[in-house]
Amino acid sequence: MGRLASSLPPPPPPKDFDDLRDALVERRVKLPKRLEQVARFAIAHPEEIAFGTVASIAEKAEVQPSALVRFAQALGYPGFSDLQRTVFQGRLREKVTSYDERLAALRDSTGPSNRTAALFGGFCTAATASIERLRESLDLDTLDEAARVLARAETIYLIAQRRSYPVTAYMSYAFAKLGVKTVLIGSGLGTDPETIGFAGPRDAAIAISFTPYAATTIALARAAADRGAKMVVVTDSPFSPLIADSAIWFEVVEADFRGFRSLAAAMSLAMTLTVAVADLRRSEPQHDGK
Amino acid sequence: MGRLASSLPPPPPPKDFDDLRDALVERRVKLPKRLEQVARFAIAHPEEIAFGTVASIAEKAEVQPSALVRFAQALGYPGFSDLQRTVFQGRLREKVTSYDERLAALRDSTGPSNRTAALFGGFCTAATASIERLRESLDLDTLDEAARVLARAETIYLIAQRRSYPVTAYMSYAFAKLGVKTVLIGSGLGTDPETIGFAGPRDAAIAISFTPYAATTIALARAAADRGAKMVVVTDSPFSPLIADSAIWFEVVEADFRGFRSLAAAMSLAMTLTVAVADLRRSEPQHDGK
DNA sequence: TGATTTCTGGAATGGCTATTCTATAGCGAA
DNA sequence: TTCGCTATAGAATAGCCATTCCAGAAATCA
Repeated sequence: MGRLASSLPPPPPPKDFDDLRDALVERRVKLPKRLEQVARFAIAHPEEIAFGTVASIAEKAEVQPSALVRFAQALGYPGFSDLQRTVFQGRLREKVTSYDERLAALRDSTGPSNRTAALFGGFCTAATASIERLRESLDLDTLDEAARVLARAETIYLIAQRRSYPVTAYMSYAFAKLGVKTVLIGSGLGTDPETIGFAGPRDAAIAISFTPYAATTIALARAAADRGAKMVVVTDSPFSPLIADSAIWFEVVEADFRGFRSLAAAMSLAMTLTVAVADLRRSEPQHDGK
Repeated sequence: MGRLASSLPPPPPPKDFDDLRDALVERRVKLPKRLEQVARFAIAHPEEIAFGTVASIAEKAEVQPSALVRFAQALGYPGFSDLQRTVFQGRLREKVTSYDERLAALRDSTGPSNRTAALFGGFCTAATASIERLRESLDLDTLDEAARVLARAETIYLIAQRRSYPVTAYMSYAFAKLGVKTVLIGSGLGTDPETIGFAGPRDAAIAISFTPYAATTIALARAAADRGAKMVVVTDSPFSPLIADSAIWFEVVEADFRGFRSLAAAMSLAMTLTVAVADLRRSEPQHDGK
C-alpha cells in the first residue's frame, strides 16, 4: 500500500476555472476519449456546468452521467458536485464581484503603453462602425431585389480584385456549400476575360470594388454586363464607374483605420446575399440541375 | 366567478433580477413578515440563491424551507426552483454570455416582415458580437509576441482553406502592399505541399482553421512546423489539432447565424497582425532585402 | 496472437430535494 | 374577549439527484 501510494503523487486538483483550462489545454492531464469529450464541453459551455444537473449536462454533452463523475475524479475531486461548486460556480461568483474592478483597471491601463493593443482596438472599432453604418443606410428593398435577381440566375459570376477579393472568395465557398453554381473571377490564372466570355443573359454577376477601383474589375464587370448578365454591384460611391452597368447597386462605406479599410460591412452584406439566394432557390426551385 | 377573477389581476412575475429588485424595493408587492425577510436576504445575497439548495438557503436566511417556496409563489412563480432559475441563475448567465443571448433573442424575434432584412440584421449582429467577444478575450501579450515573431521571419507562409481562406487572402494582399514577403497557400493549384517544403527555421507561418478543421490545413501546418517555421495559429478551441505545433495561438470564437459563422473577429485580428508586423519591420529593420 | 489493464455504458441505489400538507400560532375586527 | 382569517413551522412524501457498481468493450502490452 505504501509503495502504491508513493508511486502516485496525485497532482492537486485545479482550484479555479483558469487552472482547469490551462491543465486541459496543456495536456498536463491525459484523459481518455470520453473524458476528453467532457473536457471540451466544459470549456466550451461553462455556464451549463455551473447550473445544470449531472443528468442535464450529460444529455447536452452527449455523454453518460457517470462519465461526468469520472471526469471530476480524474481531476482529483471526490465527485462531480465538488468540481462543479469549486470551479464552475466559483468562476461565476468571482466574475460578478470583480466585474466592476476589472472595468476600472481596464480604463486606467488604456494608456498607449501597448501599441499593438491600440491597433487591435482601432480595427475592431472600424469594423463595428462600418457594420452599424451599413445597417442604417442599407436599402432593404434593393437587398430583396438583388436576392431575387441572383436566385433566378443560372450561373453567378463573382468579380473582385485586391482588397475585395476575400469577399468574393468567401461567397464562392458559401455558395458552393449551398449548392449554388458560381464562377469565381480573379484567381490569378489570367484567364478571366475568357471565363467571363461564357456569361450570358441568363446569368448574373456580383462585382465588388472600392476606390481606387481596380481597372480589371471594371473591365470584367463591363464585359459581363455587355453579354447581358444581370449585375449586382457593391461599391463605395454613387459615382463609382461600376454603377454604369448596373441597375442594382449597394453603397457600402467602410470605416478605415490607419489607412486600412475594414471589410466587415461588405462581408455581412455578402453573407446576407448568399444565404438569401439559397433560401429563395429552396422555396421556389427554378434552376436546379436546369 | 367573473367578478372574482377580475378583482385579482395577477401581476406578471418579475422576469429578471432588476425587475425583482425594483418590485421589492418599491414595495409594489406587499409581503408578510417572514417572506419580507426572505426578500431582504435574496437581494443581499443573490449568489447564495443562485447556487444553493432550498435547505441550505433556508438555513442561511434563518427561515423555514417552505417559506422560500411560498416566497416564490407569492411572486407568481409555480415553485422556488423556477424563481431560482429564471431570476438568479439567469442574472449570472447573462453577465457572461450576453452576446450569445443577443443572438438567441434575435433568432426568436421573427422581426420585420422582410425575411431578407432579418438575415441581414442577423449577420450584422453576429459580426459585432464576435468582434466584441474577441476584444474582451484576446490576450494582448500574445498579440505582441506573435507580431514580433512574424516581424522577425524571412518569409511568412499563410495557411488556410475553405471558410478561413478569405482571411489569409486578405493578409496576402495587405502584406504585399506593405512590402512584407508572404506565400499564400491554398490557392488550389495542388502544389501546396511542395511550396511548404521551402519553409525553414528562419520563416514563420500563420495557420487559420476552425471546426471542422480542414485536414489539409492541419497537414500543411504540421509540415511547416516540422521544418522549423515559427507557427502562429488562429483557431476556435484550445483543443484544436493545430495548437500542437504552435507556441503562439489565438482562440477566436465567432458567433454564428443560420449556421454561418462570422469572419469579422478573425478579420480584425488578421488586420491587426498585418499592420503590427509592418510597423515593427519599419521601426527595426532586420530582414529588408535580406 | 493472447493476456492484462483501462475505459465505457447502463442500471441500481440510497440520500437529499423541492414541494405539499396540516396543525397551530398570530393578529385584526367586532 | 372571541371569532375568522392568514401566516407559519415543521413533518411527510414522492421524485430526482449524484454516485457506485459491474459486465463487457477497447486499448495496451508482451
